[in-house]
Amino acid sequence: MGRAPCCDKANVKKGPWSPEEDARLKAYIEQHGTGGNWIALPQKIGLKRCGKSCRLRWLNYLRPNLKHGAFSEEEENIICSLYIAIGSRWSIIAAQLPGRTDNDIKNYWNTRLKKKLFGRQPKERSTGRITNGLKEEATKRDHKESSMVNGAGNGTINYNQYWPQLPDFATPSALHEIPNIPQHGSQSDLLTCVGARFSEDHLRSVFSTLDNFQNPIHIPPSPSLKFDMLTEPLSNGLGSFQSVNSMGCDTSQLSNPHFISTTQEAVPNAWNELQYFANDVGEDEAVYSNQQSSDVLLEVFCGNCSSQASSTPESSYSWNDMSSLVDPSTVSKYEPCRPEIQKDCSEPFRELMYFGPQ
DNA sequence: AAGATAAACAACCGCATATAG
DNA sequence: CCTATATGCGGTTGTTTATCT
Repeated sequence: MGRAPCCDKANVKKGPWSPEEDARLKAYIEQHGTGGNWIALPQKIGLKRCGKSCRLRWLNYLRPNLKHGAFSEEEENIICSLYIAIGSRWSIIAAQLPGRTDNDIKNYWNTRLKKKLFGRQPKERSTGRITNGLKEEATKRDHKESSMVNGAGNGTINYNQYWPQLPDFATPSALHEIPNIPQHGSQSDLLTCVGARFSEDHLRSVFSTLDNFQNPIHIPPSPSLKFDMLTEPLSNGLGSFQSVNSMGCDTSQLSNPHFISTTQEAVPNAWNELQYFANDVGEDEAVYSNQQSSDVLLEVFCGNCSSQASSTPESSYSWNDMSSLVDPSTVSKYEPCRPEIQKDCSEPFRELMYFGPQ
């Protein structure tokens, strides 16, 4: 016997909401609230809608103070940063963007940000490994998209425009020189350790937001994502980065309610992302025009081993750099990272880096 | 101008979790 | 503690709009 349906499907209207339905729902909730029972609400106001549908309509469209329209660059940065850190946990990400809904952010990510972030070209329109005749067309297309997004195009392709710029001196010591960013056990370390690398401006914008979180950033581990989902080489290669504190506190305080566990989510997420692209475009054509995306993947997957492949080796953390930030008892389960495994896990991604813009 | 295709957005569905009885 | 039910979440699908050929 299956689960009882939440409503009588036969007598429930589906599809787009009419202005009348919107008005009725809005007026009722503004006057009476939801009454704590969405299932009963549509009957109370005479709407032939499922309670879940009413709830969704209210949350995503009707409730006050919702922002509609284009996302700002700062919002994009926050979404990217948090997605890298915690994966597709849209409700958590949305909680940090006032006026935005999880559905909004999810759609925005899936339709735009993901493509921008990974610099991916659709297979049938461009292979990404741009050659000769295709190059001009791709240039035109990218120029156009760039213009649409930024409002002005300068005729050149900036493949990294959607990814926060690398700092000129992306070393741990340089990061620590950035004013107003918490130092030891800091958020910059957090984001760096999960593979994010950011410009100083970007770090400031993200951290100012993080520091002003409306809610304490308590992100419980996702039960569906565990290290054992990964292949052994990956899990071993990543074991160094386990858990860090998000608020710049002493990470030994593991009972701190602000504790954040990121890497478990970040790694499978990025891994799935890569698999998705590889499957979609064909492995031999899996091309990242954005080298920093490859860097991020390398760093996410392989931690310090990426330094062997990165063009900016000093930007990667070694385990020693990070050791003060993690829970020793957890980390001990994954150390040491075997050198041969580091090499194995880095190879496929290192290759990807060679196919950037020609 | 019309059809084809892609992009963007809205809504639905099913599962997981929370909670009341 | 157990069960039933409501709620929340994330993935997916459907529809509309924009762009291209």
